[in-house]
Amino acid sequence: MRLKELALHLGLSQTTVSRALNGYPEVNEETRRRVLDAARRHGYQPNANARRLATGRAGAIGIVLPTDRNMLLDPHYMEFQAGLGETLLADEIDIVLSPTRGSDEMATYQRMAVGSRVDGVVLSSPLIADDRVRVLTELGLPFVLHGRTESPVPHAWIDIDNEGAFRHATKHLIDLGHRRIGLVNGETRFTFARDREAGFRSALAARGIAVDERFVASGVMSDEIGYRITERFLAETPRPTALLVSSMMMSLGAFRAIRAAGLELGRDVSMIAHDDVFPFLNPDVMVPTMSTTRSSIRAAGKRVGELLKELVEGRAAETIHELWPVELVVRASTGPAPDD
Amino acid sequence: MRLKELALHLGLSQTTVSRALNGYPEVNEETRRRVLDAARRHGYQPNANARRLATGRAGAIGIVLPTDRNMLLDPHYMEFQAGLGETLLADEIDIVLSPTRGSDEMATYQRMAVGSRVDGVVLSSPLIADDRVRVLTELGLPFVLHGRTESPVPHAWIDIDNEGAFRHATKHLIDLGHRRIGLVNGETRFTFARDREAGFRSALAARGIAVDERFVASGVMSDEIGYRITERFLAETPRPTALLVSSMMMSLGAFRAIRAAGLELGRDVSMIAHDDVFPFLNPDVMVPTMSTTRSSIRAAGKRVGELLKELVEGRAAETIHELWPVELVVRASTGPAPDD
DNA sequence: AGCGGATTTGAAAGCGCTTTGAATAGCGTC
DNA sequence: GACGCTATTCAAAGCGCTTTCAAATCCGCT
Repeated sequence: MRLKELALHLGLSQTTVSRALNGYPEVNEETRRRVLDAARRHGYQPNANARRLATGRAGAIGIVLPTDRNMLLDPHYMEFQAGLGETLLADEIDIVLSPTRGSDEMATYQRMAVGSRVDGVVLSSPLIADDRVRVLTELGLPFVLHGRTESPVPHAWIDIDNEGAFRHATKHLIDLGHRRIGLVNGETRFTFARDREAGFRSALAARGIAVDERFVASGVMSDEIGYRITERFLAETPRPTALLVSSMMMSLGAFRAIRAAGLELGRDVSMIAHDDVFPFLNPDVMVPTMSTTRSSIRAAGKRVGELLKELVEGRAAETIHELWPVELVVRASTGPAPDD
Repeated sequence: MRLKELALHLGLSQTTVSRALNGYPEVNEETRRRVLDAARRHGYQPNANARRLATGRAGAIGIVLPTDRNMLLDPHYMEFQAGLGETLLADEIDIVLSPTRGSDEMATYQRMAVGSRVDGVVLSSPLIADDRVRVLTELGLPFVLHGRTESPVPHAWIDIDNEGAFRHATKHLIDLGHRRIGLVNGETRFTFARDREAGFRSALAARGIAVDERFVASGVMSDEIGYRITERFLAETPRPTALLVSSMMMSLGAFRAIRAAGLELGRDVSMIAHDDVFPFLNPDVMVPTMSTTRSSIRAAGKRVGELLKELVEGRAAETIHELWPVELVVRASTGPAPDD
């Protein structure tokens, strides 16, 4: 059923029907009711592409998915997408995915922008120096950065307070008597990892504790790397009595390494992991339950969707800066430092 | 830059330019070269929506993402998407994501179909009785099912041989002397879980071993559930000496439970897990390395993309049935059954 | 009765591309 | 020199919607 047929059927012009359907005020209420009713009865659904062409808006936002940058292929994306959808779906805005091999990434943005396939894009997992901000700004394609990067160009971003989170977590461990604390971090080219390390160091410095560089390591946030780094930490003498871990996935590996070393989590070694809140990785049901710095990545996705919508509708990018606090949830994986 | 301007610039008609760009044969080679050249120099990119409207094809395929059906939010989707992109991107076909709350799922398909937002969709994680096949067929929206379901309606599908995989794995354990084998399965409403259980049972039956129903369990494929089920299995007397596990994520939990019970993986308890090949969960680097039934979900995504393209271009759905064999990779988590 | 203003409705012109049907040019034949 | 082909090119008509601009209708008042 096309708009034309529907109009004919109702004995109205396309104009009026279109207006009635799109909620314009200059339509008689009685008429609008008839139109909406007929539309529903006939299962009328406007042709998305015709509308897009006519309005000049794509009614879609894009996500570029780097299929080779390992780190990005993890579950974070999925949760984020789910959150994004919560906002956008209500407005019939599509999410367009563009899986891309690393080097083509910029070309993909270009294609999206110029071909007006999307009205805006989401940028995830920014590097400390991330060129995408500049490129997208030049392309004139609106975007919201999920995370932060160093760029002279004003742009919209929303991030969690990674530094504060790890500062608090470290402080908490110090308060429990820990002095040798290890950091099992994500790759340091990402801003979030750098910020977490900064929080970690500043908490130690505030208490006058020197950082033992043997206990600072980073890598892909996988079970495997978590295992390897922790294994190495624990082989040192004296070993760290507490660990800060950048992801739940890594914490699983860290936990295995702790057990493999014959140690007990929460007694011999304490651990606080960052939790992005995945439905399949629940710190509350782990044994022992895991202390975490928590911030829902799905909630972030939802908010990014909202902001992106406002941005596309004209809100100035430089007015969009949100820094979300991160909650420290103490559970059973942290305890007082053992006696030396 | 619009087509019109480009044409004007070249002193040609839109018709000719369009044809040159789209590779139609009735264009002078010299002309085509000039056109392509100018297009590149000016960074011409056709307006996707105008083209879609004119051709009547959406140039996009859809994925409906149920944001509440827990199981589906896991990393599987991401890998699958990456694979899908490998095929589709080359043809400038977009992937449209529609995150949806469970009950609206059918409405979402309807919207996609009637509004011609997509030319076809991917159906993932089918239930044993999955109504989507019928609905989509009635809507006339082409689709490829990744997995299988019981439906009288002929349709395109591609699946891995879950039954064969678990039959072989079970057989392998029996050959190693195991007699009490546990099955830690995914939710049984999904076809793949049912098929795996069928393979498990048939292997045992073939050797005249009775299935101990206490050692058959299923649930969401998470670390947590893997832990719980395994914990329960190991509390029985006598306990199982081997486990078949439906996902690597579950196997992490199972492994924790084994250690928690003071047992050693690969000696006291053997384990074979199904591996969908995630970049962040590598059985080769686990300690001990994990025996698996392996089938890359990314490869499947890639193939689904190809098939979907063929389908949209007119290939008959009932000619598309692929059943992929699954490889059994024996590593260190499996060993001979311990003496009772 | 006539007028200004508000309320509703419509005709038609795009949006930027593809595609049909027709026109033009070039060339070998008879 | 006219004819029949083939090779190229083009004008114009859509694709299905939104939106501008104009027209029609209705009311309350003077």
